[in-house]
Amino acid sequence: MPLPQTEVPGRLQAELMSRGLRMTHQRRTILSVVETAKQHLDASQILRQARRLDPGIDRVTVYRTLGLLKRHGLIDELDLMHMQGEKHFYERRPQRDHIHMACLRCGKIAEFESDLFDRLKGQIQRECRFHIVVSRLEVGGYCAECRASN
Amino acid sequence: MPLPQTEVPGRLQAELMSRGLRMTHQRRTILSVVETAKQHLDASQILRQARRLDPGIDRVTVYRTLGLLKRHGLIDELDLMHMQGEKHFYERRPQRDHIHMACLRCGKIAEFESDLFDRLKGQIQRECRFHIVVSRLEVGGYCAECRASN
DNA sequence: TAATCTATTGCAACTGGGTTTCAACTTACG
DNA sequence: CGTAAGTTGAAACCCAGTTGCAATAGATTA
Ligand SMILES: [Mn+2]
Ligand SMILES: [Mn+2]
Ligand SMILES: [Zn+2]
Ligand SMILES: [Zn+2]
Repeated sequence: MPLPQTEVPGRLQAELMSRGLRMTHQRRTILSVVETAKQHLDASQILRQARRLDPGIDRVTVYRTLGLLKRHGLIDELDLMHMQGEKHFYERRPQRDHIHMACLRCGKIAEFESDLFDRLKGQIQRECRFHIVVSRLEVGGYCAECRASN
Repeated sequence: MPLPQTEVPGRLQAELMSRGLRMTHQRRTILSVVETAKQHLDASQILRQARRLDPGIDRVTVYRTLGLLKRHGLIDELDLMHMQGEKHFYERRPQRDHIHMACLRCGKIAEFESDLFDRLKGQIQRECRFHIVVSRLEVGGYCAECRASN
C-alpha cells in the first residue's frame, strides 16, 4: 500500500474520481507526487519520486497518467525554454494562470501573476473570437541577481 | 550554385555576415528558405525545401544552422502546443512580438499582435527586474469557425 | 462475496526529433 | 595562390515519449 489510508484523497484524485475514472494504486501515487511537488518536475523526476512510494511503477504509467491529467485540464505542461534537453515540466493547474521566467544564466525559474496577463487573454478571446483552453507565457532572459553579478 | 547571384543577400544573411560568420552555400540556402517561408516550418520541412535548392544538404546542417540563428536571436522557436509530436517550428524574429493561437480542433495557427502584450512584457522587466531576451505566448483553444461548426 | 467485464498496467520493442563524432572539405584572408 | 580555422555530411548515437500486447486489477452486478 503506497499511501496510508489516512491520507486525504487530494484535489487531483477527487477531481478524477468525480469524472468517473478508475482510481488505481499507481494513479494515486503519481497524483500525490504531482500534488505535493514544491517545484516543476519533469516526467523522470515524477517517476523517481513515485517509485519511492511504489517501486513497481513503470515510466509508461507516468506518461499515461500525465496525458490523462493534461486531457482533463488538471495540469499544465511547460517547456521552461528547453534549457536542458527537450523534456517537459508539469505543475498543477493553478486557480489563476501565471507567467514563467527562466534565467538563461543561472537556470532559475520565477513565476509572476499579472492583471495585464488576464486582460490580454480576455482581449484575445474577444477580438480574435478564440476560446482559450490553455495558455502558456514563458520568457527567457536574465534575472536581477545575474545581471548584478556580471 | 543553389541561388542565382542576382539574389539580394537577404536580411538574415546580411545579419550573420555582419557578425563575422562564414557564409557557406548551405547556410545561404537554409537562410533563404527560412526567410521566404509563408508559414511556420519545422526542421524537416526546412530540410525538404532546402534540398530542392541544394540536394546534397544534410539534416544535421539544418539543425546546426537553426541553432546558430537561435543563438543570435534571429529566429524564434515555437512549440505550437505540440499538437502533433514533439517537433518545433521556426520563424524569423519579427520587429514586434506576436501571440500564437493554435486551434485544438482544426489545427490552424493564428497570430495576434497586442499592445497589452507589449505592456505586459514591460511590466515583467520593471517589476521582476528581469531582462527579457525571448518571449513566447502560445494559447490553445477553439477558433471561431470550429466553435460555430460544432 | 464471487463472477464478470473492461480499463489499466508493465514489459519490450519501437519511433522520431535532435546530437555527437570525425575525417574531408570550404571559406576567408593575407 | 597557400594557409588555418570553421563547416560539412555520413553514420552512429541519444533519449523523451509512444505503441502493441498479454496479464492484471478496478468497478459493477448478482
Ligand atoms: Mn517543447
Ligand atoms: Mn508567427
Ligand atoms: Zn539568473
Ligand atoms: Zn479551428
